[in-house]
Amino acid sequence: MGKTLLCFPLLEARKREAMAQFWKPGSEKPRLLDDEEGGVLFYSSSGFGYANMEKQRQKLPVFKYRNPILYLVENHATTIIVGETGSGKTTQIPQYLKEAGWAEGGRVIACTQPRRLAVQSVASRVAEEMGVKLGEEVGYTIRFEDRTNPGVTAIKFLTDGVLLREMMDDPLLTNYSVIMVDEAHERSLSTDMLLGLLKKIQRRRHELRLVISSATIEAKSMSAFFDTRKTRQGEADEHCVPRRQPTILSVEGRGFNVQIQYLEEPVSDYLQAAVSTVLLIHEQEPMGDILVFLTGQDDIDAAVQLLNEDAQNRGRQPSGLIVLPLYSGLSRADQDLIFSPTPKGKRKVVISTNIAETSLTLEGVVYVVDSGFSKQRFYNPISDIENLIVAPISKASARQRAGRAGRVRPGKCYRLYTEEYFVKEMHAEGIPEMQRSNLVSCVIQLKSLGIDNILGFDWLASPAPEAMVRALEVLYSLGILDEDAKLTSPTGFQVAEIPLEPMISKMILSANLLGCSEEIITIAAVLSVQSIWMSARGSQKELDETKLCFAVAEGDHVTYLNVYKGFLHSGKSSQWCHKNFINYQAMKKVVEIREQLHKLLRRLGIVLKSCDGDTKVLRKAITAGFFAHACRLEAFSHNGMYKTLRSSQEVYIHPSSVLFRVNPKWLIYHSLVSTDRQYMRNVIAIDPSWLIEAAPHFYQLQKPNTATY
DNA sequence: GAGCACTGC
Repeated sequence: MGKTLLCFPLLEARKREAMAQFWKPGSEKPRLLDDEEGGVLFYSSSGFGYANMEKQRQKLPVFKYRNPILYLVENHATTIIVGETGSGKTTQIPQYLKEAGWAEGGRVIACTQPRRLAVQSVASRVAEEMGVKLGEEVGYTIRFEDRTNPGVTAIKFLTDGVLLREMMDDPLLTNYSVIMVDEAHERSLSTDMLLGLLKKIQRRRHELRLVISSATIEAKSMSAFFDTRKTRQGEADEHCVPRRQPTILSVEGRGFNVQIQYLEEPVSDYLQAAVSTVLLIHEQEPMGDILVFLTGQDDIDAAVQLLNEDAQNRGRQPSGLIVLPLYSGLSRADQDLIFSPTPKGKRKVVISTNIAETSLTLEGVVYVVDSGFSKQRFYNPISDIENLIVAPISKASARQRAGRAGRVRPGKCYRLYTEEYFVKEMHAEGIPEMQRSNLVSCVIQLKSLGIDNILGFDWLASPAPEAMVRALEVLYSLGILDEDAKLTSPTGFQVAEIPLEPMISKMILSANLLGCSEEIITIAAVLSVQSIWMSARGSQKELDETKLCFAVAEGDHVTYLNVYKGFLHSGKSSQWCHKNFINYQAMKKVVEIREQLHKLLRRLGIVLKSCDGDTKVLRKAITAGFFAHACRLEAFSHNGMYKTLRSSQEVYIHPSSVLFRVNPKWLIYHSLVSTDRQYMRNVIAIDPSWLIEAAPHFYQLQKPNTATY
């Protein structure tokens, strides 16, 4: 790879003037970061261009491009944009591309975002800037909401997950002339899958242009990944545009400078260090809000308490601090407190999880305190268990966190670790989600797109072979894949169509055969949201008592049916939810998912049928999907210890379950939560004979009433 | 008798 190239040594003033003229967002300057061929971005009296030094510059048609991005996109199959926050890349580039004619002839410019909220807000911003009605020329699609007008929409924003789903109907994405993937550096599961598939599509569709937007740190690996010159060598169209070697363009942002402060000595207790740092900032620094990054609810609640105690100890003198916690488990109303303006003379301190790193943006933050840790999910393919572990963040995350201090004016970031640690020990990038997740959903999606050799798939980062093998095993045992690891018909193909965990999808299909699909899709929807109970630490007793009104002896799944019935009966009332310690937002989502499933099943030719309160068939349907999650109460166990049938893992019923302390002999759980113990969340009592009925290939009868693996 | 970083279809 070549060195970083900058603009021609032009007079600074002329350069700035030119930038201002041709680069709409005003203060930002495009700058070519790297190019192996020695191309440079240059300026002439008629505009910016891009040229190859080796060739005669005059012969290149650079002068017709008034914007370097257009030149790059037209002439490269893949353009990688490295843009700082506030550079306008997300909103400007789609508009440039449309102006340049990339959306003509019924073609559409697709722009993906990893999050629904981002899709909505970017789409409405662009529609506003272009002076058009949202949903017409500029539209968006997210789950449960499609605001596009086919034939009219020229720029379409969507989540990367939706684009993946669209590929199931149109594997080459023929509607789109340009696909822009934003925030690719976050390396989410769906982004990684999408990038691998897009590279494959490019091989078939030479006219397709990709624009990948990423943080600087990932640009080189992205570029190397999309560099297809080697694989295409010797082919007849070698001389044709576009070039298969990606180009990288860096766009400077409008963020303010953030001064970084390190600790001189490492600390052992980052919680205490965070609290002291907040107090220090408050004493010594000018006004401006503080954002503190900690790892989870426990840490955050503890820090909030320490800061409030400190304020009380000061006695009469008011501390002037408004301390607010922030994590996704908070109710909507509590989360919204964060956005209330800070009263004059006060200083807001928001103590947050990673949610404030990417998902929520707080205006007015001038100081960031970074603990250097976050909770991360790790998957162990051997035990098939996902764990949440407090782990050090990457340099990329640390930069992202620091950047949150420079949105309104120059800020400061206090890192609760040493500079030496940052430079020498901190990893440049985090581990991609692909390498720390359960892969069943991923495998099934690729299979449905006709990717048979999944281990040989062109990954940006290859997943662990053990995880892949485990996923294939699970899908085989569910009857979703056959011996040749191909999707079975119809089960496999139907499961791939249903946008839920494959085990839940299998449960739904089995319910169809057992005649209880009406009830099962409600259960499926509830299992697909976080938790329908309100997290009420202070009023735990009341919550438990209320829960008893809905609870049934069969277990949590059947209990959820009662909650759902009550919710419908109340007219989907938020007051009813509040009164019953039920999360209103979660219930709304349950209703949406249920509706989506209803529609989808109709498309698959499945008619909903009710079992009219026969919970036995209901539990049999659950068993058909989750037979691998069966466990048995240990004989003579006094503390409610269970062992899983598959691997004799020690597990316990989670205290939030309605079967806690009931301890039926045989159970099926939906998922495990690992802390000091493995807790089973969402459990249901079963009869062991159902296991053999549902999965004779998985369980064999050893002696009466005892199944064994 | 105790605990859930964050997304997404």
